[in-house]
Amino acid sequence: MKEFIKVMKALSDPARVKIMKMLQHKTMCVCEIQTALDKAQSTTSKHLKILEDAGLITYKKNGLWVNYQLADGTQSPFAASLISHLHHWLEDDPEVQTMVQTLPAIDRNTILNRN
Amino acid sequence: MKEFIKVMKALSDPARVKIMKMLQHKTMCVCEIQTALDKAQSTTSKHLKILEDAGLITYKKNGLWVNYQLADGTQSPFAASLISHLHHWLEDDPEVQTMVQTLPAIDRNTILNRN
DNA sequence: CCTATATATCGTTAAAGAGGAATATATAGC
DNA sequence: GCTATATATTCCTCTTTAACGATATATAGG
Repeated sequence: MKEFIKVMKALSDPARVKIMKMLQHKTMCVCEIQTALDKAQSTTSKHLKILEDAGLITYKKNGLWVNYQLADGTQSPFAASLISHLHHWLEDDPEVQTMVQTLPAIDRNTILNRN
Repeated sequence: MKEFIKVMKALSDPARVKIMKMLQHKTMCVCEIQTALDKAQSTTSKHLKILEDAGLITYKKNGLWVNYQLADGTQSPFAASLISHLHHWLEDDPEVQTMVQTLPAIDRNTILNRN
């Protein structure tokens, strides 16, 4: 039950759902995700931790950068199922579409002097 | 997005998930659900409203009794999918199993003098 | 119409959650 | 080792949520 609740809670916030939808398009570092969300760095980092604890995303460190990506779902059957559904869910959502359109322009190398 | 978040939030509380799992076994009135949950009547009623607003359950009035049952999912594709998955999800969960075992003994006619 | 009863709503309180600024941690390059 | 930088954590504030008791609503039966 606890594991199920954790996954549901993780997907109960619009910012976190947007993170799931953007990672569906590409692997992203924290600063890129932060830019796409338009939230503070600490807020972004906390959302990522909640998604990771739920088994919905994973990360790979590469020097100073931490690259986040969708999890494969092996950590939780609930996470696996929802990751899969999210691929087609909300594709027509205006908020998601607007955010997705900004993705091509978001690149860690062009995000400078923000912190 | 709002509709999706509403469904996820509705399923982010253990009491509400238990309600979904008990309604999978039988249609129940509020006093029966309250007994199975072991929560106050007002608390139970509010949980039911949240699930109903999310399109996860519906009710039919019959005199003083209000009988709740799982929704068919026509109100929301997200609700439909989750209702379907919940039929097999959490079947092995200890909390759910304990609760389900109490269901046969719970009957509106034997629940007396509680209010 | 009056009473009893099943459920819904209201008012309040305590805990959880989201947000940002500030600080800490970790790693790369010198 | 020192500095710079990407990310994580801490601290605090504000909003949301779950819980209950009390009250309101609605309906059945006399």
